[in-house]
Amino acid sequence: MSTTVETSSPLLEGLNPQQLEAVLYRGPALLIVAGAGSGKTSVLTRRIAGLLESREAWPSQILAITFTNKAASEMRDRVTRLVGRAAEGMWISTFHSACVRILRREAEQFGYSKNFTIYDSGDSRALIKRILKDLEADVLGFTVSTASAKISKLKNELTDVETYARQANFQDPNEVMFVEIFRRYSRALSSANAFDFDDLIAQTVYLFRAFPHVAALYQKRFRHILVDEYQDTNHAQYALIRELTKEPAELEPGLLAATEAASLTVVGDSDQSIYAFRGADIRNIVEFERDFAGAKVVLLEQNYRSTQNILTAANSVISNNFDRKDKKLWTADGDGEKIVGYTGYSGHDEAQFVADEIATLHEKGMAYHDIAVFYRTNSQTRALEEILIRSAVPYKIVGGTKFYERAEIKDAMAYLIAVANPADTLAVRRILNTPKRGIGPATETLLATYAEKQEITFRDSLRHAAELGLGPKVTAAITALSDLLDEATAVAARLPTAPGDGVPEVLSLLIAQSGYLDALRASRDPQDEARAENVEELVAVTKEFQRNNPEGALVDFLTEVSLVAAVDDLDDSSGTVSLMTLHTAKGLEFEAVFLTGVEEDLLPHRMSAGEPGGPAEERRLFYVGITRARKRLFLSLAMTRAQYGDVSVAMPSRYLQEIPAELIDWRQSPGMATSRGGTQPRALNARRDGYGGAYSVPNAPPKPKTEWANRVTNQVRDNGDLMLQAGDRIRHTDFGDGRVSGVTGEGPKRIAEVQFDTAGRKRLLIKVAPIEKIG
DNA sequence: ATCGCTCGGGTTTTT
DNA sequence: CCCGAGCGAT
Repeated sequence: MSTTVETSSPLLEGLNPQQLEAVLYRGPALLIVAGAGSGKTSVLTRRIAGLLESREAWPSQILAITFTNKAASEMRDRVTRLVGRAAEGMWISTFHSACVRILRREAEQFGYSKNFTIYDSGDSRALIKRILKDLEADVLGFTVSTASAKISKLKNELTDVETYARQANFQDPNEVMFVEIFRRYSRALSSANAFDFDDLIAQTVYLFRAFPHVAALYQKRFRHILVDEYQDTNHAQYALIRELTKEPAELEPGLLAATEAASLTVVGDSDQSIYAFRGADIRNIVEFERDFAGAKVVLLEQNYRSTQNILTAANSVISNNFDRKDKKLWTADGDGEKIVGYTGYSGHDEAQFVADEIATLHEKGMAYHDIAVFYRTNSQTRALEEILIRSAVPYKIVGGTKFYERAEIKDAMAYLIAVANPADTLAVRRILNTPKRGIGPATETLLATYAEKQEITFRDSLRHAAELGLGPKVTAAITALSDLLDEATAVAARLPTAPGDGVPEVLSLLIAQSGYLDALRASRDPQDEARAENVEELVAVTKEFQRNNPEGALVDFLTEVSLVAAVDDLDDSSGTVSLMTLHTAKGLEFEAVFLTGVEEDLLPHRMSAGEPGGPAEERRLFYVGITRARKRLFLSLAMTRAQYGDVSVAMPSRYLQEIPAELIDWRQSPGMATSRGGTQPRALNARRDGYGGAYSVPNAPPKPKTEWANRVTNQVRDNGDLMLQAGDRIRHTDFGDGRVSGVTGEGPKRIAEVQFDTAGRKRLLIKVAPIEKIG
């Protein structure tokens, strides 16, 4: 064994002994327990590159599964950098994308057609909503969210309706109703030639189990399967991996010797398991060694990302979870700076702290894209956004209300789906009266009933509008829509080869001829202008798609859109701060991280308190957040938090006490902020002088809104084109008086740098800052 | 059929 | 606070 030869390979350069072992080990099963920041992507990509370089595997024999499309393309890029074009032909994708690829190929085997639609959770909910209404299930206490959660959970456990019905307790009216809901939902999906997210995995497993010769195809093809983020796999995903790593059945006796099972490499860290709510089963990783006999386990503990202070904080937090294998991250790179803590009086005050610190970091040379702000719930973005806008900090929300969830985009997509998959009744119904064509619910029901009686699809019932005895206007409207869909179908049928007939052309035809775009443009609702722009943006997206996939057909575009994850549109080269939930942050890293809202009922979230394992999972979420930071970590919270219109008192998170006190430099600690008359926060200095505040007035009537007299308010104004120049004195609602030291930027983006008398130096977006010029 | 109003309910994380 | 459902007016 010549280790010298091996270690001299550029593929193995700079690896520590454990990493080296993880790259070089060969065998049926390998578990890499990779702590946060331990270089697992590097190990994974070099392992793949090694297999290719040594000719142990062809690219087409490798299947690598990642959690997001972004991670997939990153991995592909990195492998390409190591081995060049040999990287082409590998399957590197998410579970969902890989399954869609398989299902489209094999759909005809089991009663679907390859142009099936993928329903996102919004679509599923809409369908379930309709079913609940038809069944009047609300009287039994069913809601869309309870029903869809239960169905999703069952699918993730590979339990289909019939299996479930077999063991259901039919004495219980609730159970009877649920079976009916589940049954109707499943039927609606299959008659619409559609799969929901959970189906994509589950149906692939069913397919493999029902058709061994299909399974054998993939079992033989994939010789090396690698799965990232294994701690977040659910049962269905686990089952899929099991199917793929079985020995292929011998189907043609005597022709070929049986191929042995594919080799499996999984990478994960049970301390970063944060998707139990979605069915992720931590046992998949914990019991890996038992599941795959003879599995090798490699532990990566050395961290190459964060400072020791950050790692020590992370270690001590996570050590409070019992039932875990002890694992301690360490770095050889030194302690680094202390963690900075801040307690605001309100969410806005906290946001102001974030904005100020970002401005300071940026001044010292840190790029905006190296900074991220995390939060537990999406609703926390409101205050952050308001303050960041006012402070002229460029930011981008990663995820949140996504582009593809907007109503106008769903409308436009429904037009495309109606063309690609006419069986998809939900899509056809959605566009039936969008834009308004005078086709109301009565007409819709008539069409649906007709379709049922004639045993044709809803789409085809539109062709028979004339036979329904409707008014001439309505009949003409239905026929026009039907003809338009036919025309678009004809264009789409010429895809992908015909030049000038691409997805953009199909979409443009639909939104123009249907009058959808014109209706938005003609509307007097000012928001419709933005909606029209969004639809045009979608056309731009299709153009981009066609440029990248000249052969791409309509279904390919629809698939791509269905499977984008929140994090996928994170642009590393953008000059903006990234805002995202803690869940979205998994797998990412930043120079500086702001972890906001570290409060009881938020982190841990109050909804998790009841769930078994809830608080432990929330702790892992906190741990994930901490370990995203390379150099600087900021933890912040607020004493009061606005929710649903009113304000409630917030308490510091229990997790804060789990960090050794000496690691945190509290700019304002929870203790300081609660002791009245204690150290005053910067944002509060401005107008405190000679003014005791609400507390010092005996028997004062309760004035909750003014309890913190100088709290940062959430008011935003429009100053129009207020002219300011260096030297001007201004007054700010929150920060008091100050002097303008400079103005930069153009038009609505003009920014004033202001030296406040008491609140320090700040950058303000002139257009929206609550300021006025004073003598 | 459509518009605009009021009322009430729900509030975690997401491929 | 934000939404969708339901209802009455046009």
